[in-house]
Amino acid sequence: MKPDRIAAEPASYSISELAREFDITTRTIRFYEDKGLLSPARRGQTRVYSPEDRVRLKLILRGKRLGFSLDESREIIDMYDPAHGNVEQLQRLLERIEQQRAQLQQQLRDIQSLMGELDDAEARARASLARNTDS
Amino acid sequence: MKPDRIAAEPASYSISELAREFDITTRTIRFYEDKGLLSPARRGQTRVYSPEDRVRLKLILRGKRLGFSLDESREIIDMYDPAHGNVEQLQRLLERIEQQRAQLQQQLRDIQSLMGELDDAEARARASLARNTDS
DNA sequence: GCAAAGGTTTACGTTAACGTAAACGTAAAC
DNA sequence: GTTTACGTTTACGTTAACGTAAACCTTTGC
Repeated sequence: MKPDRIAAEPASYSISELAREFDITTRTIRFYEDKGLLSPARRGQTRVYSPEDRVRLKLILRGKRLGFSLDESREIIDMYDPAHGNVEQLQRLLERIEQQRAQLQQQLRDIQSLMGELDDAEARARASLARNTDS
Repeated sequence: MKPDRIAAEPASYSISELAREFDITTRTIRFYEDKGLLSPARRGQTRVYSPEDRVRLKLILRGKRLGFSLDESREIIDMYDPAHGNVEQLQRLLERIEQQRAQLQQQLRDIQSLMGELDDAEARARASLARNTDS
């Protein structure tokens, strides 16, 4: 028994559907394809995106939010993909993973301190507001 | 009694000292000045950077690591600076702070998930390595 | 006195990541 | 049958964040 009606997932997406969902332009999606980050199927001339394509796009945009370049995002996404062949490749992959982890930890620290400063700034702003508002 | 010899901080820095410390070029530092992010003193024609200037530079680079544009970084840095005058300004400041906080929280989530995926990727790589190495 | 080390301004070049627009195909809607 | 909506390719334009290079001071060591 296949479970049904559990938030059915579309089998494919058009380019404008994806553009709408992620609030980007179709130009952007085609640009990502041009850069080798996506390779949707074609129905005639028209691009047809699979759920996997959609996930890749999602990962690209997550990378963007973290300030990664498209090249970096592609590297990271390919890390999680199949087809890592020989031993040297795997060694290099492990190194890249370590680098990525270090960078993310740095970002984490940066976020922590920035959050703290935002707290301070908000407190000062509210204090200043109180002073200017009462009386 | 002023405590002395507790990691004495220089009273000023040259442009190349800062460039070396943060591993950027002098061109970059001048560029930031051009964009209004720094305004060092001058000794004759030569730029002289105070410890405060150095901190600002540090904040700019932290912003870069988080994928912020220079304009965004300037905004954030100015948030933590003095001179917020009237009530409307303060209101807008509080809004910006809230936006920033939301963005940082999104980045936090992104980092969490990416970290998890890195763990997976590493595990798979190590498993694959083990398979290819033994026998 | 002069070469080397650091500083300056001015200005053109470059790369990433798209925006914008033209010119065209196709399929559904009226 | 033609507007409307959506898709395509091709190509030139734009912005941010610097790189690179020329042409020029000024101080310091020899």
